[in-house]
Amino acid sequence: MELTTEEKIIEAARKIFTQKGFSATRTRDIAEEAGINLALLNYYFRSKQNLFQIIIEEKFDELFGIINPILSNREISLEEKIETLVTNYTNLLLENEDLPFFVLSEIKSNEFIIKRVKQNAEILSQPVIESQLKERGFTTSSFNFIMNIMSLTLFPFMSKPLFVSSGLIKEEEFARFITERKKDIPTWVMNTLK
Amino acid sequence: MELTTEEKIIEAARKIFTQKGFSATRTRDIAEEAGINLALLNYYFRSKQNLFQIIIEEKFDELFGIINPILSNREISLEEKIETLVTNYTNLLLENEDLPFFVLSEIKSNEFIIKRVKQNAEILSQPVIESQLKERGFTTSSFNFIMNIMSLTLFPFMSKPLFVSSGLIKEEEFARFITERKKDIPTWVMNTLK
DNA sequence: GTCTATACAAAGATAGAC
DNA sequence: GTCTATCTTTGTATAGAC
Repeated sequence: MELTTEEKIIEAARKIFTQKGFSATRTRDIAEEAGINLALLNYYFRSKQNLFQIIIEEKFDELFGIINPILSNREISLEEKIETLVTNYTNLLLENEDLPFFVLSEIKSNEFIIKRVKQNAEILSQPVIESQLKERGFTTSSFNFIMNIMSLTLFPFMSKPLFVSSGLIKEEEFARFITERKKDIPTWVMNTLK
Repeated sequence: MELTTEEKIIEAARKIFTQKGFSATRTRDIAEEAGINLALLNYYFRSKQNLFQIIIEEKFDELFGIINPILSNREISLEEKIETLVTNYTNLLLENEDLPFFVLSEIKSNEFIIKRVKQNAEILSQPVIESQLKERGFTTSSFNFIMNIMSLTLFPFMSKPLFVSSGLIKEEEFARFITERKKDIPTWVMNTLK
């Protein structure tokens, strides 16, 4: 399977940007990783910023695109929602460990992404969750509900470098550790409801 | 109260580095923020990297210095440990919202910090916690225990920019939201034990 | 100790040949 | 479309006057 030059550049950009973030990434490194001349990068994308926007949009969708279709579906029970979200996220992040850190860090500084979050407002107020919680007699807010799922599921990936370098867990054990948590988190989240 | 030039530079560096991280920070901005000439920065600290090390060490200690004294103290019960950690962290982070993001992001790339984590190994294996869990008949690992406390306490601060720009929560409500969680998290964490 | 001026280096962007 | 060479800008470091 042959990649076009354009695809090779995007591929390389995806890899380096997600590892290092926008500022720490050098276009020269992307060119080298892609095996092309630096000038070509500019020929295809005009600027570092343009290339970056393609990647950050893509990654943003990867990370948050799975939330709303699940949460807003009235056919899915609370339990199933947690279960599905945790499973989907865990599987996704095991293949893309840098994803949450990358997206969350760029949201702080990327004007375009902030605008996009606002416009879509997909994650915005969750009336379905809110009513499902109410029906079950829970007074917990939907925001707390979402926050707890994401905290327990995403944070271990964001703190992995810390815990690996501290020796608390070994690189080889990490996937197994996460897989165990995947089974437990749904119960834990249900227990936060009151 | 008059600050010396050196203190003014550190003060400015602390502010800008923690907001933007190492790569995105320009020494010219630090100089401007400090109200001093760019050359003085180099006079006092020789390089951007040297200045940064001072800040990252300081912030690393701020974020992780409070863990071990609490966890390794056998006189403190599990319940008190969770309670104290959550309270201390919440209070600290309400005053330093960028702290966890800053420290965790630099751990990924900062050779010096990685070495320091290894050497101290303060967060490393927690025999005290391990035995306290065992005594109570819990089979949960100390790593899971620590991970859950930190997830539920730190993640909301790391994801704040996302949720604020999405409109799910307003800037003014955030502190209140966090303060509410502070009361709930200890119970939630106890419920993760089995 | 502090500043001005400037050198030096790195990184992004472009012109022009092929 | 692709490359080489080069320009421009910006960030880092230093020399030397006061």
